[in-house]
Amino acid sequence: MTRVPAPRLPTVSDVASVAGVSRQTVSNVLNSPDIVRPDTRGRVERAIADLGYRPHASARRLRTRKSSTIGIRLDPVQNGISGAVLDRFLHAVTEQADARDHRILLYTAAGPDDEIAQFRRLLDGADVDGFVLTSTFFDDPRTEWLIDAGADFVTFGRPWGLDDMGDPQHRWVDVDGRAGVASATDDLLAGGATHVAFLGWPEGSGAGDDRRRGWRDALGSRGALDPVSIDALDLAVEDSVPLASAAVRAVLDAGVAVDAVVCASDTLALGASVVLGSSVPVVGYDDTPVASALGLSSVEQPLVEVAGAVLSLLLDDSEPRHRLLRPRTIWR
Amino acid sequence: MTRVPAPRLPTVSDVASVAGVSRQTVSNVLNSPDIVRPDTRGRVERAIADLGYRPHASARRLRTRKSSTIGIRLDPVQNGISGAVLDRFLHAVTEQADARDHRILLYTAAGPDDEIAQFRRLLDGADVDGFVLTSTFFDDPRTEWLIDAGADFVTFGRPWGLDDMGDPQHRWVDVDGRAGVASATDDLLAGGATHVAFLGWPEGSGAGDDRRRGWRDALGSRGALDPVSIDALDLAVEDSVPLASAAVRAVLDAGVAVDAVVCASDTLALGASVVLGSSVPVVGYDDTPVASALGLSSVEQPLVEVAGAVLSLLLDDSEPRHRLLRPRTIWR
DNA sequence: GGGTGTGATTTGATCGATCAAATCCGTGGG
DNA sequence: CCCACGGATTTGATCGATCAAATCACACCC
Repeated sequence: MTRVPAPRLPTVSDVASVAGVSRQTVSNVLNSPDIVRPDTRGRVERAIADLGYRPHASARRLRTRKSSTIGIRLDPVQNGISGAVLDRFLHAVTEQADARDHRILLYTAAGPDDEIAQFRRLLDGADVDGFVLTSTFFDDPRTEWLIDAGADFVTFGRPWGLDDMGDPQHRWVDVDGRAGVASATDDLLAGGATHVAFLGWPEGSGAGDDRRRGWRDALGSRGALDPVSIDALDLAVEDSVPLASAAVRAVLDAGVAVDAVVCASDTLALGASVVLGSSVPVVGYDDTPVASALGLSSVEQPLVEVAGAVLSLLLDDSEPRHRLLRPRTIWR
Repeated sequence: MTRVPAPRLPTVSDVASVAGVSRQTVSNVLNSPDIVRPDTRGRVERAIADLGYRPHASARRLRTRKSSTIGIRLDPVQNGISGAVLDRFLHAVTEQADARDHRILLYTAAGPDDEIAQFRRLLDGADVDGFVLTSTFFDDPRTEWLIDAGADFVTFGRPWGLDDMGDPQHRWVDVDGRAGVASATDDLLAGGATHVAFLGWPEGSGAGDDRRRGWRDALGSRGALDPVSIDALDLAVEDSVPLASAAVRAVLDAGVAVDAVVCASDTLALGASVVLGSSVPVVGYDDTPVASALGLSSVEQPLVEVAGAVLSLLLDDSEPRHRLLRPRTIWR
């Protein structure tokens, strides 16, 4: 096998001369086919196919000032087990971006400031023309910077700061964790459980508080427990298996009856199930491979739909500017 | 806050006129600083800083015919738990690529043929100038295609086909699973265990067979078992928690003594540990978050080093063209 | 002084595409 | 018969950078 000296790839001009038209007509066939007369279009398309022509991405980007590329930050793997969620989301986004003729560019960042520096780099270099942000948090400086810079972006995750929720500048997609946890709790109550505990994170995280609220909603409307008993079933620890185990063990040791446990994450669910065994139902959150491997039920985020919604908001700038999707519980 | 009409970003010419030099000198300061006289360079650098100039990536790529971008396929999440490994690898690659002024572009593919179509798309469009391949397998058609196309690539994973191993056209980095498993087994033997079982995958996967070989090496050289007893301790199932549990249970039921189990993956290790509890040491492979969460020991691949080696082979085209790194066991 | 060489800098052309404006051409109206 | 009109197509300029070749500046030597 000999290495050939890379014959120059065909360009619009090559296609044009083969088809007997001008460069611009070829360009039109590619970008606005409807303004080209059908028979001309046919000839050009045949020439494109014959030559195996492909537009040169960089040349197009230089001229149009668009990169057809979306930046996404690749988070460092967390201590927990739920890292896989971002992974699945990323996969779904990449696949759907592909279908829309867009590319996904990765970057990493040590913190918000570092990430903003990356925004600048990628935007100034015309590497990307928009961002998908994940893991939003209270008063996120990143979104503010992007809005000021006039950059396109969509977040997966609501802005948890107070008044940003309705801001049309800030497009977002999120999953209704509250409704998801409420529905899972409802199902458990309907199945005969009365003492359904919640194992979540300490107050202060938007998503975590939201999920806890869902559990309280369900217990409040369907349950038959007084406020004091409810508070006794409300557990909060950092996202770690041993801490979760310890918290559950402590409650049992205190003599509190527990029929079932709903958790804010699969990590916590794993910790709970280690203590409780298979006699007490445990419901996790995120439906990670671990949950399915161990046969734990879990609330699944519709990541493929989320990805679709994110791209649609980013690229089609459709209305409405926000989308809240419902998760569903996978019972095992 | 008012949206300003995006003032044109500064270009080399802007910098040039501010610094009182020509375009090309600015370009030289950026690309070959050593050929510019120090005082001139100083003036240009100051002008660059003052204007906040950043080279326009697409323009540069168009001219140089290099994209400074590397393509990596994002695998669909597998059934197992080990998906996180690729995730960590990806993170390490992205970070180090950044340090080398390169970007990582993602793509997905349904199978090898589809992936080859993606190669063509990305190369023809000058979107990427090289690939990092993961999950290589026997007689992988992808590497062959890339070599024929004269494209740059490095695989994370040896080519398991016979004669490709030494092919200088095919650069690869891999982790010596055989040595890793052998060393873990050795340590267990040194700790007093004699009946160390291996729980791996059915024969036919390059990496899996390699790991099994490591276990046999160790038992053969340090162990004191006859071939028949060794075979009885050699288990093979697909990568699934329940299958792993079943296999271990079957061996125990058959009355075979087991002091410890070394596994080809954390998924299998999890399955084994569910059956064996904490009395029998179980060693997994990949040191996933699950292993650390559950306190299982595991063989850890040095992914950061792998990423560094991959990029060094791809970008520096250094010698040698292959790199085999040793994993280490994390004991818990 | 003129010639020569070397290092630093400038000039003109080019990468491959699209934009904006000009041209072409067939139709229909006055 | 001429002209205006609108759709289809072509032409010239441009995006922002780098390459290749030309020019400049200056020292050195015979």
